Amino acid sequence: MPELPEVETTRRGIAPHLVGERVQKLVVRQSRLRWPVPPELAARVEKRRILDVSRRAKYLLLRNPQGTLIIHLGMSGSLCMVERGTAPGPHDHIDLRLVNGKCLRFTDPRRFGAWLWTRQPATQHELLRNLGPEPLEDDFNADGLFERSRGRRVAIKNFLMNSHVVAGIGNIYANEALFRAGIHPGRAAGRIGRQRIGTLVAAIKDVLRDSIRQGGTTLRDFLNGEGKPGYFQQSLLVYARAGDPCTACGTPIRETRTGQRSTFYCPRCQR
DNA sequence: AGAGGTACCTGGCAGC
DNA sequence: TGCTGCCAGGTACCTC
Repeated sequence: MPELPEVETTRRGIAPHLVGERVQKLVVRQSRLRWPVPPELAARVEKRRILDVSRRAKYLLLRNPQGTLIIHLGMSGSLCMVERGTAPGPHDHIDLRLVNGKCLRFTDPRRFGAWLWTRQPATQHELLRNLGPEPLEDDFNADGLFERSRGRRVAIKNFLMNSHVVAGIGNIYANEALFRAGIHPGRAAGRIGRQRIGTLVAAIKDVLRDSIRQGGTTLRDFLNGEGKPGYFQQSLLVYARAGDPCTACGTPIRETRTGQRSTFYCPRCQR
């Protein structure tokens, strides 16, 4: 489900309800997620105050004085604030109950998500340690991506979706950024010139910022921390638009698939 | 080392 | 109506 804009939207939705609040109880109804929820997690978070809610790549980080709760939404996960006592549905796997009566509820039908614990700083955790730069930060730039891509024969779209190259870009925004930059998704990463890499970096930053501004993309089931959908899906220019006319030239948008992922592009505008 | 495929899991939907 | 097969926003891990 969620890529960086959806995770950031979630963070902004839940943070005001969590920061400074004390956890009363962690209720785990289903511990079999991507990795088993650590049995000691409850003892690590209960009775402690949440100091801040941050994000690295698609990981949400809830820090307390002892360490950090790392949450990943996987493909179908979402977080929502509910009132205590709200009856859980079949996929509401975890509740983080606060002393103030509110409750952070984790829903994840496919169970690809994760709830993990680490002693701070979280960036040292093995899942986060080797991630590429944050795409909206200054250390993600044309020079860096140009250097990193030299000699790489992998398709630029797959290259962008590699979290060790740049963090947080999934299938939707890889497609959208490449369209905005006029680059064919199958082009070898190492065969794109410096100038076009610069255009691509700017397109990535633009599309992510635009999406965050609209609360992310809701295709099927993404809801923000308040249970509301995003609106960026109406701004998608190629994703899920196979056969529809290109917004720039009218050529039908083409769909191909590599591995299990769909790729959408305009055969005329993207070279 | 790099590239490509597989696995994890469930729900929704098209097609028969 | 009901079954089957395929599709989905992620990513670690496996093999070649």
